[in-house]
Formats: sequence, structure tokens, C-alpha cells
Amino acid sequence: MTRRTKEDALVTHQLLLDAAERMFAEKGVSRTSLQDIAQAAGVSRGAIYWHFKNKADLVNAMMERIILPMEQAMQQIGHDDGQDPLAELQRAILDAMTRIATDERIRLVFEVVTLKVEYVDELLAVKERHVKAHAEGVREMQRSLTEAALRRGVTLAAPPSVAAYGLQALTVGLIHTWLLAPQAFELVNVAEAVIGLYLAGLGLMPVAVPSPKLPPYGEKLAGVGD
Amino acid sequence: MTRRTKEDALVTHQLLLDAAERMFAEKGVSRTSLQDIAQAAGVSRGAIYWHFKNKADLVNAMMERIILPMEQAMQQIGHDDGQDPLAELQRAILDAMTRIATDERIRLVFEVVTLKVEYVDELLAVKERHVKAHAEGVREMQRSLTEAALRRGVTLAAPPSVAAYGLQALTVGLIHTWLLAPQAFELVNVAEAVIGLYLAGLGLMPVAVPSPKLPPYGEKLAGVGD
DNA sequence: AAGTATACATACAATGATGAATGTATAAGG
DNA sequence: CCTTATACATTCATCATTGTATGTATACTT
Repeated sequence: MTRRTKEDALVTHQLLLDAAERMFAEKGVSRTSLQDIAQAAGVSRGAIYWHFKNKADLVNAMMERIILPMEQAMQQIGHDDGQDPLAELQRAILDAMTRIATDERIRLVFEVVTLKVEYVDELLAVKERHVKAHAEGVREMQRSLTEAALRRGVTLAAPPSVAAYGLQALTVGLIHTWLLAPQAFELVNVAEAVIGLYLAGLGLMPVAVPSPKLPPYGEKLAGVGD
Repeated sequence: MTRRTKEDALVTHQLLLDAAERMFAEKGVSRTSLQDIAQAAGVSRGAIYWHFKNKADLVNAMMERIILPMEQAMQQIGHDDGQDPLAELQRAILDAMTRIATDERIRLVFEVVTLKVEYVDELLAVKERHVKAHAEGVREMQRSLTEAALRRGVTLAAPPSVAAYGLQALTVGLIHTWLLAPQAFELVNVAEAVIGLYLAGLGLMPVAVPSPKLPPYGEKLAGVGD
């Protein structure tokens, strides 16, 4: 049973990447052998060496196959010129969060690249990709924030680049923290709230004062939502 | 040359942990062999197996020896009851950032646990420690934020737990982002600024409007600090 | 129809790395 | 001063993984 059709080969290629995702998520990158992946994909190790140079090449291929949620989110910004850039930005970020929280496969891969891979030696390329994605995210955020401030006729409470770094850190931190303990809080809701807080601090949204009619020393109010 | 004094043994113990830190930072945890560590410490592999059960035990010992900056920061909060809890919290966080940015050893270990270790199998204990530290950090932040709001007679713009999760995510994200690309921005300064923004959004600080006397459409102002 | 390149499977050799076993000089204890 | 436990060093057996080499059936080309 060899020499399948060219389409079969493409299927095998994808099966290997699928198996790699699952195995990496289960055992971590360094502890999964190519034998593990081949077995999970239902092929032999030889198939892996036919399609990929080695494990690092496989990891890189796995990374290139998926589009990380934040990358996709940033890409879909700025095409609708009539839209409010701030609303667009918020929606993009929350879309990314939603995908991470709901799409099993995306979450698994994200878990791998966040908690189950070591960025050294041959895998430094993956790290560099993250650095690039971060940089592009910051740039896009900076553009959106600047444009939003301009349209509102307000001045950002911090230099745009600093404001963008903060927003980037907030999103990255939310995802990272949530991946460490997904049951600790509900990602999308908390993200929506705290991003709103940050944007308010920037001067782009009013500082919300919840339930202003309650007694001034609201010990009980402080616990709402916990 | 064997059977050194009991003090010598303790020295060897520390030397091994020191060497492990350096090797892990250089090659990642999974790719450094016990031979690498022993050689870097100037002893034989036998010494490692005398002091530690195996590599995972060594990693755990390395983790238990150091106090992560955020842990230390959170510990030093709340002892001065006369202090403003918000100022204390800010100072603690910025202290942690400063240590990460300036203390070479702390940064190396932090790099290891952030980018150069896979949280699977025997190393899940390390991950659990992070989860615990995060939870304690969130709890301390929630206390400080609530107390600060109380003293100011204001109501937080979000439920205290949500506010705390956001602040935690912001700090974690700042550190993570900076470790990925330390040359991208200056950690302490940006941290100070964006944490201020977030706290302003919470209603705990006034929303700063920089240079309010400049022309309203401040394109040039928006670029300040880039 | 024959030859060739493809898409793997199988076999093999080499390499480390691990953990345990054993050796050993010496500090500490009685 | 004798014994024993300590703090390692050295050696060894085993295993897992990798990369390569080789085998092979079949799709594809001409």
C-alpha cells in the first residue's frame, strides 16, 4: 500500500500536522517523538521524514498552517474605513478571545505555543514569528487608538506607542493567565470589561461608575460579581 | 577528593542550582542534560543524583529556591497599615518590574519559566505554583483595589475581582511581552504609565490629559515618546 | 508498455541520556 | 582510634530517539 495519489499525499501531510498538534498538546513538543506523531497519524516514521526535514521543520509547518487568533484579528482591522476604529479594535480583540475560548483546536495550538514548547535553538524561528506578530499588533493598535482619539477630538492620556503596548500587554496577559487556569474566570466577559477600563483610562471612553445610587461606603457593592 | 564537609555539600548544592539556571536559560530545560549541568558546576553527574532525585526534582528545587518577583512584591503589601494601599500596590508591581529588568539572575530564571520550559508531566508542579502565585496576586490586588476605592469614597468601575484580574493580566502581559523582545520598550517606564492608565479607568486616579494647552488635533503630540 | 519518480514502510546504525550500581576517600561520631 | 555514614566519582547496562539507508508498490509519464 504505497504510492498513493498526489491528493492522498496531501491528506497524509495534513494528518501528520493534525496528529502533531494533538500530541504536542498532550505531551509537549520535546517529549513527543516522531514515532508518537506517526503512530497517532496512522503512518510510519518514514512518512514524516518524507514530508518534513525533522521535528523542528514539523513544528514550523504546524505554525505556518494556523493563523493565530490575534494575527487574524489584527488583519481584519482597517478595511472598513467608515467604521469607528476603536469599535473595530475592540471587536477584533474580543473575536480573538472568543475563538480561543470556543475553538478547541485553536486553543490546543495556543496552549502548545504558550506552555508546551521551549523557544531555543531550531525553534527560535517560532519565537521570532511571535515577536513579529506582537509588533504588528502593537502597530495596528497604535494606529487605531490614534485614529480614534483624532475622531473624538481628545488627546490620549499617554503617548500612542505606550498606549498600544499597554493594550497589547493586557490582551496577551489575559490569554496567558486564562490558559494557565481556564476555570479561574470567563475569558471573553472579563476581557471585554477590562479592555473597557483601559480605554477609559486612555480617555477614549467615559469612566463607568456602576450603580451610583447605592450607599457611598459600598462594601457589599464591592463584592458584586465575585 | 570526596567526602567534603557538610558545608561543602551545601555549596555544591547551590552550585548545581546555579549551573542549572544558567544551562536551562541557555539551552532550555529539556535539551540540557544532567551531564551539562554537572559539567557547568564542575562536578560529576553522580553529585546531581546525590542531591536530587532526577531532573524534574532539580527543576522544582530551582523554583523553590527563588522567589519570583511578583510573589515577593505581593508579599510586601499590606504590612504598613497607614500607607495608601493603591500606592503600595503600584510600588510593589513596579519593584517587581525593576527587579526583572535589572537583576540578571532573576531575569534568566524568569526567561526559563516563561519561554524555555514545557509544562507537562513531572513539571506540572511548577505550573501549579504559577497558578497559585497568580491566584494570590489577584487576591492581593483585589484587596488593595477595594480598600483604595473605600478610602477614596469612590466605586470601582468594575467588580473588584474583574478589576483585579485585569491588573494581573496587565502585569503578566507586560512581563511576557517584554521578555519576548526586551529591546522593544523600556519595561519599568511603560509599566508605570499603563498601570496608571488602567487605574484611572477604574476610577481610582484622574484620567490624565497630557499637555492640554496644545492644539486640539494633536497629530504631533500623539507621536511624543515614540 | 516500460521506465521513472513518488510516497511511503522497514531496517539499521549511531548517539546520547538516564538511572542504578559500585567504588572510595574522608569527615563525623562514639 | 575505629567505625560508619557521607559526598561524591566512575562505570555500566539499558533504552529511546534520531537520521539514514534501503525496500517497494504504484501512480504517472512518454
